[in-house]
Amino acid sequence: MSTKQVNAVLKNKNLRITPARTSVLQIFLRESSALSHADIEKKLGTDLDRVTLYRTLSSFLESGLIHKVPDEAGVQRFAYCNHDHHEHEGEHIHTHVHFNCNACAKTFCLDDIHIPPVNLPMGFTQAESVYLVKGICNSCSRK
Amino acid sequence: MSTKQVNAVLKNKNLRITPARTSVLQIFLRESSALSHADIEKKLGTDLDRVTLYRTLSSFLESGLIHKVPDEAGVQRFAYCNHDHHEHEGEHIHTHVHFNCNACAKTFCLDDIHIPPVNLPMGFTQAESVYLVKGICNSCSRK
DNA sequence: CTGTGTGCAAACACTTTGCAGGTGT
DNA sequence: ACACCTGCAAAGTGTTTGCACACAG
Repeated sequence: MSTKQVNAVLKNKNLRITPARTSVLQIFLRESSALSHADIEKKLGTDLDRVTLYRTLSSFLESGLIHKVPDEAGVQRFAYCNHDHHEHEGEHIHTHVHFNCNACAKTFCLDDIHIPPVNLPMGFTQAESVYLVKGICNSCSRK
Repeated sequence: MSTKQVNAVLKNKNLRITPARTSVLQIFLRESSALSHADIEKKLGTDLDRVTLYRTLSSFLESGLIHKVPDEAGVQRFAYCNHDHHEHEGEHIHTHVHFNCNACAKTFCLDDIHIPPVNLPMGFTQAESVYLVKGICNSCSRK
């Protein structure tokens, strides 16, 4: 995707266009799997300050450009938001299943697969839910 | 549960009986919700060294006495293992849904609610899965 | 011009490691 | 007696904050 198109996405979310944001967003758009802070740092090289990356990710999160991806270990991962979620009182509700590969350790959004509902016990009310599948991804199972 | 009964549980898992382990396990048995490292520290008072608690939790995890509970934020939480899981090549497979309350922030194991299966895309193989529901728990919805 | 983003330094929080001494079996 | 657990100190890792300057709108 061209820089112009990337910047249009930023503008659309009322985010100021800066070199840092342009390059970070470009990485998200290029990548199909969810990225950790460290992943992004690696892809950026040393151009960008650690701290700036933290702040860039925060602003992307706030504006709904990216979303947190669940991870069994404590690692924070993020992925670009395809529009398969709806807004609810300003909160993002993500309804798709995530997949974490035990072989390549990548995490993917299975955008087309919706989380099947469950019946909760009496008195429990559901607001949102996270469904993470671990296993072997299509790319790794071919090897 | 009496100290004797707690120690019997430890012995059953081939863990040495020490004051640290007895008191940590007792906390897990008393508590219905999943506990973070910090939660346990609070309940213990200052009796126990931070590091010892880390190591105690590791040994409990290894022996299958407790299991990791998923959490959207990066906080590690643990809960005592009720026997609703089966072993698979030495790995614990947990099949129940977890619930995280947005009001009291506690996380519970819904031991009776099994994770509904999903159909994965071609080439993806499922090993295990995590299903976390966020919302309001029965105790908080009564208030 | 004004408000926001960036880089640097430092603070902070969480977790792991090494080692000497104490404890369970 | 021996292996393993514990506490302390210190190092390692990940994240946040404060401040001066630079830049986008």
